[in-house]
Amino acid sequence: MARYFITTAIDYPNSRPHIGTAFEKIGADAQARFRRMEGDDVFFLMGNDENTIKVPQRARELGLAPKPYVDEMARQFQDVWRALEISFDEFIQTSEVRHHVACQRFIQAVFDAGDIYKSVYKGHYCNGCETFKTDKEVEEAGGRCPNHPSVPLIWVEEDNYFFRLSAYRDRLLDHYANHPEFIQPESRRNEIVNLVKDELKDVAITRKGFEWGIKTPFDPSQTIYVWFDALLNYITAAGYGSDPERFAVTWPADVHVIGKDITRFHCALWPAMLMSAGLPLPRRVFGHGFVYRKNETTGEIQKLSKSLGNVVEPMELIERFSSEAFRYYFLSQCPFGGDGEFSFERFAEAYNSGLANNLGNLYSRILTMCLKYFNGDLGDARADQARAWTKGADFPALIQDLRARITAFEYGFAFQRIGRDVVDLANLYIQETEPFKLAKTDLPACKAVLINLAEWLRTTAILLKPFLPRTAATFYQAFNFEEFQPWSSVSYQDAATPLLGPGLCVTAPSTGGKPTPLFPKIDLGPSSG
RNA sequence: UGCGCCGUGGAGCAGCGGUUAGCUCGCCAGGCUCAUAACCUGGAGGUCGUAGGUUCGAUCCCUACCGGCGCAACCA
Repeated sequence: MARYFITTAIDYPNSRPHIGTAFEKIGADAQARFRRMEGDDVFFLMGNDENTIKVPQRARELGLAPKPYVDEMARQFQDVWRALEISFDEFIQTSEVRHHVACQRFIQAVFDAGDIYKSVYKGHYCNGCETFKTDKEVEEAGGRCPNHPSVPLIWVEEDNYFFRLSAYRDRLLDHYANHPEFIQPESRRNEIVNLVKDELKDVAITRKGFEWGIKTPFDPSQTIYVWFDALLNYITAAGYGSDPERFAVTWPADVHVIGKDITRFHCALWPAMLMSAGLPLPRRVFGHGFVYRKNETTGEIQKLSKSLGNVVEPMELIERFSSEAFRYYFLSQCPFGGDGEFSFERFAEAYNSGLANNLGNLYSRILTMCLKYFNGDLGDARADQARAWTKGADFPALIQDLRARITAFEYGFAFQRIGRDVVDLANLYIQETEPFKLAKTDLPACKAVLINLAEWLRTTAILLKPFLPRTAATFYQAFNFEEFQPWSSVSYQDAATPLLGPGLCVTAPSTGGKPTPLFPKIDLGPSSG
């Protein structure tokens, strides 16, 4: 069984996750679920990035010690991810001992390799932000901090350790050239190649005077700076420095799923760090796009931000609608590699059309007919007669295409194909065969059509499984398909050929003889949202 | 300023050198009644940002311009 190691970026715990953060996790989750269906032994890692300056600060405000604070935040984050049915296998916190130990071992290895040297970090420091400002930022703000114009900037010169990133320029460029798939999507790749070509500088990787964080082993007066530490979560969670055997079979990662803003750290700094430490590089880095908020009244597209007050929290949508609706919207409507936009209006539109009118309605109409005309008992179904609904479409080709789309994180296209070449086909098939008329004139013919539609439910369940796990399971459980093949073992390939058997019958939950509606329509009303 | 992206019927997107420019939503007309006023069929609606250029031929390539946007070292 092939090992498949997939990661998401670790998040800062100082603010609660919003729909943009969730977008990344859902995209990674679909991939993880798909790989499991393909038979891989998947290790899906997520986590929180806790060694930041703001952590002790925020903890103090709440009257907590840093560790209990980050633990509580990690719990809250995981609650959200579980509510979204993100199937992560492990959740690392960078405040964990194993991470600290492994980080120190790693930085020592890089130090021993001669890639770390001491120098002076100079820059404008803002007491308001508690961070350094770049020359450009300061210049544009007229010599002040853009966020705190009234607070004077301080010029700080501090002894820090630097990583010889610039020394890896050629090796990085070689790697990009030899592994075109390393950075995805393509547009991101070009960005990074250009960036590395003309402005790769050494980076400061330690800071002085912080208590919270990981101490630098060769100089305990310094702590390891955020990025160096954060990136290492991918290997420390895989067993680096704590479980060599596990590490050997787990690393390298097959794909790091990250936001487009941090592509450079993952595609330049990170591989250089690994090269220095003599470790293999991840196979792929996928930089997804961002979710923007469309202002319902002005039509403006805005970045999600606390100051604009347009942040939407996943829990709000999950509670108001469902996790499936949430997943459906972001996976089908927002191109994962590019930017997407969110508005309640669009959300409702997509939901009503894709879920209520098509998937949900189809589920209802099929099951209703089965219950109404045959009491849910379709008898002995022959697989070789159950594919008329495809109307001669090339299913193996469709499945090949879907696999390629999913592998490339092109979920929107995958949904389009499923919608057009699978869902629409079933509606059309019903329209053309008119089983509701056959029920009055030719029961065996009617049954044959319904067997086809049952098989459609089975096929669709499989195809939807990576995206909408709950809906897919509901579809599969609408009939006794589990008797022919357990749900946990279905693969995309299984959707290519019908699999039915004797005693086919409806097992779906029903209320008053009618199937329970899956997706009640959303009515936002005249001015809600 | 540097690097990059985008501008296609009312909205959101595909197409990226070659038959009547596709899809989803919305709108209009018809059909069907198994279904969540859903589903099926048909229709209206686009000089593919502007101006040049390359080509037998450009939405797709090149140049300029206009307009919107992203990144520029810790902002998902």
